[in-house]
Order: sequence, then structure tokens, then C-alpha cells
Amino acid sequence: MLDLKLIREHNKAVRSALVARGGYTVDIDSLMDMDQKRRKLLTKLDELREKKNIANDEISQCLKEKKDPKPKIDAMKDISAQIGILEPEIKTLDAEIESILMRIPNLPHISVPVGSPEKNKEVRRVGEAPTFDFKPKTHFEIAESLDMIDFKRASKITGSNFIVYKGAGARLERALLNFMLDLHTQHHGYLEIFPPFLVNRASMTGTGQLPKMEEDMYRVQDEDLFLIPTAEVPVTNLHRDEILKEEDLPICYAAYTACFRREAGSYGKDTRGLLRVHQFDKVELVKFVKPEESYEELEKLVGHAEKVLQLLGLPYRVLMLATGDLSFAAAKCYDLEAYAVGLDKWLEVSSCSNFEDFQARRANIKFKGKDGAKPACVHTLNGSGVALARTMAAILENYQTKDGTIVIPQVLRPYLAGEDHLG
RNA sequence: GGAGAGGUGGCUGAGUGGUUGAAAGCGGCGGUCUUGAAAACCGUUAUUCCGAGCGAUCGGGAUCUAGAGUUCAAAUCUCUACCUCUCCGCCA
Repeated sequence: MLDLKLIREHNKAVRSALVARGGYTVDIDSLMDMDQKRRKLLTKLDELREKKNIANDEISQCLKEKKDPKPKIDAMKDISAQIGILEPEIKTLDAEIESILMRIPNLPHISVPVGSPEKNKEVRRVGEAPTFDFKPKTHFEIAESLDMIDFKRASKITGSNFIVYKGAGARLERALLNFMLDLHTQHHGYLEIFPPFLVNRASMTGTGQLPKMEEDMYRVQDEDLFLIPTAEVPVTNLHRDEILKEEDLPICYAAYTACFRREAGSYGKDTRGLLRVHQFDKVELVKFVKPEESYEELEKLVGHAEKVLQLLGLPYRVLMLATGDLSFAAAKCYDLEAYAVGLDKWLEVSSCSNFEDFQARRANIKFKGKDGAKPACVHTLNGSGVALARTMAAILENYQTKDGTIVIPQVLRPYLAGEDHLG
């Protein structure tokens, strides 16, 4: 959520920043009109309430002195009646303003290239694609022939675009998770969190998934709970409605969760294999930081996610997303794409974003120093470190051999009983 | 699932209709004392909105889980939701 004051005071800049994102038409003028009207009414209401408080004191004074409070009570009745008219008017206005604000996306950072996704900027490319003296297979061919993933039975027991990992597939998934969590907690300074996979509406709103993207979420009807699309939601909301101590910042959490996405509207895209599934595993990194450090922290966060790919020996590139490709809440975002040789495609395996104070304002997460200054919103960041399904696809394709087996990347071997290949 | 109890400031905990943003204690912060610390003593101690001012600040409003209601007036009464605890049942 943007700061209403910021919109009020930097009307033009906000407007042009939103235009840069594209696709969002926000009527700033009518928002400002509503805001002005609200403040006018609020001043009036506060004056009435002041009168009411005075009248109330007078009544209790009368009662104490055993005088007749009747005339005072009548006066107060009158004031209360006026308040009764104004209050709902303001409440309605408040709700309207809130609802508009909740649907305005974050403003892109100055360094973000302006334009549609073609303007995404490749920041760096790391590692070399493997070369083979045979035609490399796709991960779904490999997974099928090694019986690592059961696509058919997954759709039987649940539905299409769900997967069942089996045998070596399941072991590899587990090894990857443990490797990533160990890396971030033991070497990058993150505290491990294992949150619930279902959250309430307030949490989904706090991080920005609601109200705009409700149709993309799995919802538990009876309880009004949502299956998390990413660990970002429960982990960021851990500190919802809290005032953190400045000396505790930055707070860095790493969490494994399954992630659930309906992928509504993306039918027909990437339907084969592991690229777009409704449930996948992910290790997520979440940070709460001081505003002046958030961009420095973003670079570190990207580095931590990259380290995973480097250690796994996967070639990858880092993209800085253009304004038109930014997610709703992000001010700046880097995508990490691992190269998968079988598909000959770059697969997005991580998205590292700085949300600045956008989520913190929605979720009411502040910090306060010892100097007695007013609490201010923290900056929140998160990044995948990294998403599993696509990473597994890249590993299967890049580490395949002519005889159909998979060489296990060095760093994973301790997690797979020291074995050096699968299949 | 059944029965009951309860949700007050960072914490413990008073407060059952009218100067209660809220006693007291603890904790925190500042100070006196001390070589330093502890103890003792003194002071201070939430968040948020509107308005005025360049600003330190000042004036006012709101907030006792949330929402609705009763009333001239609600932390206090009623209802609903959420959450917590206890007992019973069920259960990985």
C-alpha cells in the first residue's frame, strides 16, 4: 500500500511512476477528492466529539453536585445525533479510500528499466551450458524413464499439473531442500522457520496477494483460509502488527514450504513436466531491514540465491525486471533463470524483490530505535532460494548422461548417501 | 465434536455505566548517589489520525481483541466473530 500522504504531496511523480508500470489505471484525482472530503468531515467530527466530551464532563459534574442534569443531557443528545450522521459517512469514505489504495501497485525504483517485459535487463550470466555428444532429453522424458516422477497417477489422485515424486525423484527433492536450508542457515545467516501452509485473509492481504489476486489462490471455503502461494506470506506476516527493535534488524528468515498456485489463466502454457505445477516446494528467504539498507540487502539476497545455483553447477542468468514485469508489491526485482539444456530454455527459479515499505505499511510492520523517534515502516524483501521443481528439471537435463543416468552434483552427494549418480 | 472460563498498555494485574489512556507492580529509558556496578531514591514510559507551525512543539480526536447494538454517555451492559485456556470425547 502506498502512503496516502506521499500521493497527496507528490501527486505527479506517483502518477507517472504508475503509468510506467503499465496496465494500471488509477484515478488519482478522484482519490484526492475523496481524501480532501474525508479530512474536512473528520475535522468536523472531531470538533463534535470534543463538544460531546465536554458535555459529558458537565453532566457528571451536575450529578456530583446533585443538580439537575436534564438540560445538559438534552444538549448531549443533540450532539450525539449529529455525530451519528457524520460517523457512517466518514466510515464509508474511509473504506472506499482504503479499497482504492489496496489496489494500487508499488512504485518502481528509479533504477528499474521502464517498459514491457522485453525491456528486462540481463545483468549477468554465470556458468556454461553443458555439451553432449548425443541429443539431450527433456526432464520429463528422463524422469519418466528413471521412474522418478509419476505424472499419470498424480492426475488420478489429485488432478492435472500435480506431480508425484517417486524413489530417486523423491530423494533428490529432499536432498535439494536440505542442501538449500543448510546453506542459508549455516552460511548466510538466516534463521530457519517452518510455518503453516494455510494462512488467513489478513495475512494474504498483508503481503499483497489479496484483494487483487484472489482467483489465483486456493481457498479453504469453510474456514476462509488460503493455501500459501509462497512462504513469503506466512513468514512476512510473522511480524504483522508489530513494532520491531531497530537493533534487531536486519531479521533474516529462511523457510521451506510447499507452494500452491492455481495458475488460473495460464492453461496451455508449459503444460508438460515440472515447469508449471500447482504444488511445488520452495525455500524462501525473507528479510526485514532498515529502509536505508534495503537495496544493499537486495543485492546480498540475490547473491544468496545465486550461490545455490553456483554450488549446484547450473548455468544461470540474472535479469533485472522492467517496470511492466514487476509484481504488484515489488519496487525492484531480479529474476534468476537456470538454463535447462534438454528444453533449451531458461527457467525462472528465483525472484528476489525489494518491496520497500509497501508490504510493511499494509501489514503494519514498523521499527523503532532507542532515540525515541517515531516508529517507521521497515522494508521487506524476499527471494526464492530457490524454487525446487524447475531446479530439479534443470539438474535432470544438465546432468544427464548418454546411458540415461543422472550424475549427482557434488554438493548433493552428502544428502544422498554419498552416491554419485541416480538411475 | 461436547461442556466451561477468559481476552485491559512491553509483561503481571486493578477496574461492572459518567474527569480511566486507564491504579499498582515489574520491565525499559533518563537522572541522583558510586571509582564502576548493584541497591535506594527521583523523573519518565503506547499507538494512531486531524489541525496549526519551517521546526522543537502545541490543540483536539480515536484506540481496553474485532464488528454490531443498548444508552444522553460503554473498558464496563447485549449480540456476533476471532483467539486463548481447562475438562471430556476423537485422533496422526
